Amino acid sequence: MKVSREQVDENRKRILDAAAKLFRERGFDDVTVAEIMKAAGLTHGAFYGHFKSKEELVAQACGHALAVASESGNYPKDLHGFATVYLSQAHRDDPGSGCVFSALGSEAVRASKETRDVLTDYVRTQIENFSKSAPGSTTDERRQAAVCSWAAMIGALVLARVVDDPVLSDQILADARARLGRDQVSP
Amino acid sequence: MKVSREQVDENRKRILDAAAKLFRERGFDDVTVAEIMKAAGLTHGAFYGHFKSKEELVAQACGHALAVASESGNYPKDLHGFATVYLSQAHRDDPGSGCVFSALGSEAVRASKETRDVLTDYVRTQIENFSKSAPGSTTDERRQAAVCSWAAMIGALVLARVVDDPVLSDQILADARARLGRDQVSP
DNA sequence: TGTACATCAGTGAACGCGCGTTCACTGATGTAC
DNA sequence: TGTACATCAGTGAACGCGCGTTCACTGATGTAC
Repeated sequence: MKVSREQVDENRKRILDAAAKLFRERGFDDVTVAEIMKAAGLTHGAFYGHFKSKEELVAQACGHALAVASESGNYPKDLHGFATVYLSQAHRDDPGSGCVFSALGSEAVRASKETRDVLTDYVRTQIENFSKSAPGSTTDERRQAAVCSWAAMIGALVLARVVDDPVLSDQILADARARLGRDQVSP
Repeated sequence: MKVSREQVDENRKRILDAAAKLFRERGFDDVTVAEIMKAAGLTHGAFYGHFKSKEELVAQACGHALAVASESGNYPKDLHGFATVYLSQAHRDDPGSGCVFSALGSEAVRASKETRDVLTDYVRTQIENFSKSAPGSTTDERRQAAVCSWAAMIGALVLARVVDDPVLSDQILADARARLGRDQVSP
């Protein structure tokens, strides 16, 4: 049955929310269209009224996840504060509402142009943002520090999640926080 | 038809070689058993004489890829030398024979216990190795530096591969090399 | 404002395809004498 | 060393399942009067 225009917009948002969460939790391929629609409170047939294909949803869900994260205010803007939140056990244990790059990075490499475009724009913005609070006396030095710090966060979270041993996983996070977070010793 | 024992061993090795390469290039899910067997010069039916399931192959192919990389001698043992090779354009453009963590990290998080066990052992070994050449006056400081540097390499390679714009991608690699590689300015 | 009807978002059965996996068969290998 | 036969790695057709996608239908919405 037909639904109101406001309901259409809300349904679309719920599909994107569900997709963004499920994709980050389980990867693009393992999550089915039917599963996403069910999580959004709809049936799978309604999907193609909102999106051209699953591939299009992937691109839009990534954009949605990045936008929500930016607007949430959950992360401090400065590099050290950001790192402290990013490298927390809470973030490691909840990929569904966390960083897209650590949750989906190696899969996104092979995603559509549209998906990679969305991610590329975000990478550019994020490097610029981090460069503002990164250490260094020249623009180049600050950008290098920003890239390295952000890359280290992403890599450390991937390692902490892959690793099977909780002690080692915790240690990886703690080691990364010691150098990148607020509780750091040397810059 | 039956083949000689040496041929069986060689066939198994060829399956592992093909799987290790294809998985890193295209991910665990996108690569089919039939495709791997074809790349190994066999038909898909022979697969289950060598492995119990595709999942078992995933674990063994990861172990194989890591073992081949360790034995190859392509990477210097010290952190700065390693980083210079790791963060090269050649590595970025050839995931099939490159680092398992940057190519498959975010998928491996959801892989079987066997796969994660294999990767966990490697993570432990690699952190120990890098700690030897990492800067710092205490064991903890050296380990923290090792974890951060390795994580930064993995994250930077993922970002460089995800990014759609070749100029930005090259810049990410160069920025990471500037801080982590042999051509570095400050430690 | 109230009524009649065209619109169209959502439903759920159905489709076709490709995947992982199985299995009867083949024929070269390797062993027993 | 040579021969006869049991073994078993590989072949390729077939299976069943689940996926992305389609489509005829439904019925609430929103518009025209």
